Amino acid sequence: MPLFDRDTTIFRDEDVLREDYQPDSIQERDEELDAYKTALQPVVNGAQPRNVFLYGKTGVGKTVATRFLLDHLRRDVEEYDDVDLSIVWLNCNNLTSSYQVAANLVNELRPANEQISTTGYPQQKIFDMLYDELERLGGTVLIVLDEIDHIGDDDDLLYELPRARANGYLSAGKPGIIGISNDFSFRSGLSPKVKDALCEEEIHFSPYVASELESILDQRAAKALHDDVLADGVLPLCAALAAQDTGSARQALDLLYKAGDLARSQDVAEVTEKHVRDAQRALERGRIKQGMVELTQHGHLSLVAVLSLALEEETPARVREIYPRYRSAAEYVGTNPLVRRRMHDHLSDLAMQGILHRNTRNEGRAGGKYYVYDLDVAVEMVMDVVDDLETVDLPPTVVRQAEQTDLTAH
DNA sequence: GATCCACAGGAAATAGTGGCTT
DNA sequence: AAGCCACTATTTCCTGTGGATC
Repeated sequence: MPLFDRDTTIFRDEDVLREDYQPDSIQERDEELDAYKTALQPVVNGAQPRNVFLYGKTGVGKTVATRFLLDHLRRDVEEYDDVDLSIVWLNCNNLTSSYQVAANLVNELRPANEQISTTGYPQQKIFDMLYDELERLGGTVLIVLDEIDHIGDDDDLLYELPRARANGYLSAGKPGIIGISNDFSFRSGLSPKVKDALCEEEIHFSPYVASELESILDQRAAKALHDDVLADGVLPLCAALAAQDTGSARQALDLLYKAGDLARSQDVAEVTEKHVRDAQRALERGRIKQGMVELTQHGHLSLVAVLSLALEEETPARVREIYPRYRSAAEYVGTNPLVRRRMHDHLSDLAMQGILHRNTRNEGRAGGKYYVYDLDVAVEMVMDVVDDLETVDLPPTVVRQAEQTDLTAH
């Protein structure tokens, strides 16, 4: 009997539920697509493209719609000899300044052997390079800046680029910006001069409601899964859970995928509502675990400090109590401990990520105001993650304590 | 209602890294 | 080699805050 065996009971084609799958039609976004299409019309006419801004939370179809329309645009434009279209796609995730975005754009446009470093040049120099590249490319250049809100309020590039032609930096190149933002408040953070230039067309994508999610799931499930493997109510449940939480199609699809995956691993032929609920828990845990693994070393040490208090049932604990634990954890691994102020920032980060739970206490004149922290996830899970980390070792006292609690627990 | 505790969290200064320019 | 430039992480300093107590 083979160790691996092709399993075909649940999934017909699981790729259809994955993030990078591009559906052949977009559901439940007719109005947005219409507006978007209109905004892109000048490109077909060979005119200077308009700048477009898309707003909406993650997983509401901004990126999919953009990919979809640009694909068609690219194909349709081939019919006209006088339109020369290039598309540059840049995800601004973890780019925090105009400078970095510009530098990365240059790299996108340049061949692999002429890449530039993303620090070191004066800002204007980077912009000049960018203009050179755009000019060299010529024709219409659509620049898609995905997750543009990550650059915060540093909007120099967004100010410069739309004006490049007017200012005489470009003659052959006709750039157009398509900005995609997860955060509507990004708009209000922009300086007024940028707002005028950039936000010629704004398209809002609202979160999906349950019924919309359900029809999206329906369509995908038909392709991804075999017939009759879904119990009644599975799709509506996926839709409802996702609608309540984020209204994101991504989340709904992940839920369905994970639920199917669970059913498959249990060797059952039907996906039930229980699978969906289990999937929801599993995804949430996975998300938090991932967050924990990706912390910096001092983040890990701060977590260990709280962990050690939790094991002794000394939580919730205030910073005053956590900090000494943190110091000894740091000394144990041979790292210089940070000052209290800074460690507190790490604690705040942990709380933000849902790893720690934070409460305000106020004892008035007698004790003043302060925070108390507690683990917001199971101790075992933290142990599990921390055990595997290379940057951190658990001090022996913590290990001992863990063993003891384990014994009493069993 | 004024006081005052203990600290949260903003802001500015500093350290440190990597890379360009002359 | 010395002087820039941009960026990140940290330290240092300090003001503002909420509510029990006076």
